Amino acid sequence: MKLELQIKMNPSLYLRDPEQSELGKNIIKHSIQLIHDNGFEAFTFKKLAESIGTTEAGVYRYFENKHKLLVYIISWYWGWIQFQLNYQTNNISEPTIKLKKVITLLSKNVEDDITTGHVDEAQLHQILISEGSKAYLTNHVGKDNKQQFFKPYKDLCNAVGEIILECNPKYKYPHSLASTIIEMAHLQNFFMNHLPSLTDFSKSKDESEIIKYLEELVFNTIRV
Amino acid sequence: MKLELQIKMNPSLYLRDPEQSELGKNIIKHSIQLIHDNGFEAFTFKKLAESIGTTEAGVYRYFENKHKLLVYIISWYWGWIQFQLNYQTNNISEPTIKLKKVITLLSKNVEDDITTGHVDEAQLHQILISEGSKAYLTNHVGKDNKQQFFKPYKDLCNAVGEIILECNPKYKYPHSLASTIIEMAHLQNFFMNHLPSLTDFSKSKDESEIIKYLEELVFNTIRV
DNA sequence: TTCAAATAATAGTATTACTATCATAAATAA
DNA sequence: TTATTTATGATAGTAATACTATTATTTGAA
Repeated sequence: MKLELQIKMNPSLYLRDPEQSELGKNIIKHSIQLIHDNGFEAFTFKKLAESIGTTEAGVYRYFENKHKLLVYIISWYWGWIQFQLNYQTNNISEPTIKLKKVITLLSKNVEDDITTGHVDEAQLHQILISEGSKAYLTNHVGKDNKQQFFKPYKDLCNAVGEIILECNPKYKYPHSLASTIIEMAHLQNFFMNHLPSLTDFSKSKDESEIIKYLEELVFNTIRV
Repeated sequence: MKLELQIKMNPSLYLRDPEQSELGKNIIKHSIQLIHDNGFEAFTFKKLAESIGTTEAGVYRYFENKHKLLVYIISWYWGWIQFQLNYQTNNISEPTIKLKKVITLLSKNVEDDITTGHVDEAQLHQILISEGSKAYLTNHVGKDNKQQFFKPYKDLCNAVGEIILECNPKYKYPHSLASTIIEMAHLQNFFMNHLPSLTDFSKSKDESEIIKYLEELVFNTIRV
């Protein structure tokens, strides 16, 4: 028996569940590939359809528009990260060790996880770095939020906030610090690779430097 | 004699200098208004032209495309912030006071500055919060960077990094911390207003809470 | 075997992101 | 002053994007 990790997705994100058919899985797979290779702006349903070998109309039966598709794959990623977090911090009692695990999990470039057939997590991680914030930096963020599009992200942020409070129950900004860690793990990675003078990691191009920076930032501010 | 603040812009950003004509100034003014009101995605040169009372072709004579126009107004903003920083920290010898001023300058909602006729800085600040990162989160960030499109942002980041080093010459990540401050001043503001559960400021909707959070973060990590 | 659901094939529309052309008005130089 | 450059206005046109609609064909479950 083959174990497959299934991540439960918000049904408002799709018209037809892409997990339930070959075409659907191909849509996810090729979307990740294309967005990774050319960026979200250059990504169109027409190109996607061509890459899969179906028609534009075929894609539109699964997703209303490309923004919802982006939110879908991003939500999937956060769900997957949440699973990794639970898995990796399970049985660890020392909260500071947990928090370090979290920082590493969020900062480190990911390897493809074979338990999820049609999703390449390494590419997805790169997409999150470059396109992640475009999920919510829109004019319709309020509407999207009401439909719970950002729940996986918020859940993760809450989970990280909980760990921060375990480290220091008196710390006043656990959620803001959690969202800072999550966002900066990605943004400092982007800067390191594309605008290195905005960081102090220029030479190494190594995520371990980002991890050190974030650990120092976090543990000094919560004072443990 | 009326004093007018002029910010020197990178000529690669435009085809014709918008500061040199009424139409040009109107393009800047109405762009800020429209992007502020409807977001960058919904912003088109056609709508802009209609709002000004000119034609699409008229706008294209000034800017090659809407991305360059966005980078233009964002660069203008960073230039203006740099001026404000120099002005406000001039004659302050104590670096920690300087750094606090910087955090406040970046976090606080801005008032319109009357010395710049056609630019509404308050709206521009809001644009930076929602659209700022879209200037560089593109597939062509490398090309844009080579053309120095992000120089004002980098200069600011350097200046903030310098102040951080004045506070603690041994601190290892002045640039990363500077870019973290700049980005988080905006992002925590966005979260506070649109995704409040990602922050700890939900009730107040007051930037002074963000300032406190950032000050604690920064001064604990540089240990002064 | 039949019937519903999914998909493929094709067409069509409104909008976007441009480029090109030509006429006219305003500024400037000879 | 006239001649000439330069900016703007008016209009057209194109390729691509972001969809919607229709019909035919295939697949698969009862």
